[in-house]
Amino acid sequence: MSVLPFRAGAAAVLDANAVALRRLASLVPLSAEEAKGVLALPLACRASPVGSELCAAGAIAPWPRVLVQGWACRMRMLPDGRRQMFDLVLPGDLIGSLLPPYRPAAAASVALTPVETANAAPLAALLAGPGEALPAALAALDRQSERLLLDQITRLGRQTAYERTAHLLIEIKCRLAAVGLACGNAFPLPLRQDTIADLLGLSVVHVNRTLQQMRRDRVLELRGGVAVLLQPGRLQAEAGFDTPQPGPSYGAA
Amino acid sequence: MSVLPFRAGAAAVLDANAVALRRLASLVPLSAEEAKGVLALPLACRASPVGSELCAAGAIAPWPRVLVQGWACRMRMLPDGRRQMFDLVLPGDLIGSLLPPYRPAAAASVALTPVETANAAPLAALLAGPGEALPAALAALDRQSERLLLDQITRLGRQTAYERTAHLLIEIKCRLAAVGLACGNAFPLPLRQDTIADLLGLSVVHVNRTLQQMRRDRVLELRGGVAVLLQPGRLQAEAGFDTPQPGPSYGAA
DNA sequence: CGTCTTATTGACCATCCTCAAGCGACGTGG
DNA sequence: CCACGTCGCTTGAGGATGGTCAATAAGACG
Repeated sequence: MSVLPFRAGAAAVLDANAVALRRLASLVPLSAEEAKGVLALPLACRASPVGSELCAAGAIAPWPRVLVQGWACRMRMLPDGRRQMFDLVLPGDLIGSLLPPYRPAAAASVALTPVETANAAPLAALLAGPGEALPAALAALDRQSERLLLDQITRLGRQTAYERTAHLLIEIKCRLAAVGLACGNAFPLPLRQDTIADLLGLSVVHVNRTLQQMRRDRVLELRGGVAVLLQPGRLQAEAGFDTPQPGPSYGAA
Repeated sequence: MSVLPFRAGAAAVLDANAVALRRLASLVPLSAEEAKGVLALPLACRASPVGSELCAAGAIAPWPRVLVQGWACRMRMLPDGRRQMFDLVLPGDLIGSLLPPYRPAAAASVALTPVETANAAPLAALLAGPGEALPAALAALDRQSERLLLDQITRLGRQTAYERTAHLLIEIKCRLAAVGLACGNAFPLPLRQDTIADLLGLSVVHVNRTLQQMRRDRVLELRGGVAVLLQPGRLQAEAGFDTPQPGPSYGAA
């Protein structure tokens, strides 16, 4: 449990079809037919360096793309230089909606590591084919991305630094596990501390101190771009990580 | 400018068709044909009291609804009783998506005042008719609601209490103005301070102090459920309220 | 080895929270 | 008609969380 099962830079490598398939199948079970269809798609990959803008805010992408490798995020700059990240884009996630109407992007998508993206248009074509699991998976994808935004709001609005950090780490673990990029409780975490700060609405210094505290608490091991959650249950409890509760009565005057 | 142009409880009353039409037309100009279609829809209204849950988290609404009168919000409770509100639902806004797939609600929708909602299914039927402005308006509605979530994240993550409050007030003014419920810089604000606190991720006490500060700064008048922005330009500048900027290079290792 | 970037730490300070009490408006029952 | 309770707003005092500034360590890389 304390041996890091990844070597930095030696992360698993999946091709575009495998990533897309895993992502979709993690939401809705696909028929063998549909799975084969996804694996047969001609997905053309393109590499982009760290820091490149995969999609500008307000831009309408010519076609939808899937992130195949590397990490990205959606973010916004404030006029005075403050930065806020809205969510992470992990392998298997879409950049832009798969189907028309193609809406202008509400935020810029930026590569946090070197990334590879594939044109997802062939996947859209597959939706017209037989089987209903694929459309359902697409709908679930949309739904999950909204849920992640709401989770982010909850973190920023009502959680302490420690809780926010724990919640984010668990979220990342779960999302990576869904596409087979986590190994038990260990997973790659190629983020700088200042990036985590911009995600969590904290300062770099405080992120650093929070991570130190987690190490002292023996709930987290973090070295060389690889994170290991040592006591996932405890961390999950502290993060209040669970499904949203139905809201009780709540009024105003 | 300092005379309150509303009397509390005497807010403008619009019927369901007028609200729906104004909301849609505020996003995309509708043809006379389409406008007439919207006004002719048979929209059945239903009243719900303060605090009632218009839509439970995880529930799939049997049909889509439009908020016709009153205010609501989407919110979540944390296991320990902390509360976070995600966004406001104002007259003309949808509760649930208009078109299939009907996804389970990502958060509970709760009435903040007595509300009236109308079954929006007839509106969906209208989409199949002639004219293309209506579908475009619906897409814009979706897009705007995502933008509001991102604005909320930015407020919570990177703005001070004063900035958050200013930003929220301006957002509300703009949204109400779009459906004709604001009068210049004056608009109804039927929210308790603890509700504003749960929206902005602050404590009630601090919301109170922030509002006091705004009054002292002569940028806000707030009495009897009516708000007046006295220096909208100044407030807007302080809130950093503007369209998202394209994000510059941003990396990680 | 020198340089650049990223992580870490200390010291000090600001923002915001919590607790607690007081106030004013309103509605209710004696 | 007035005492009383309730609800929402307001204010003070003290404290905790997290921010800023600045210096140092630790890697990564040519």
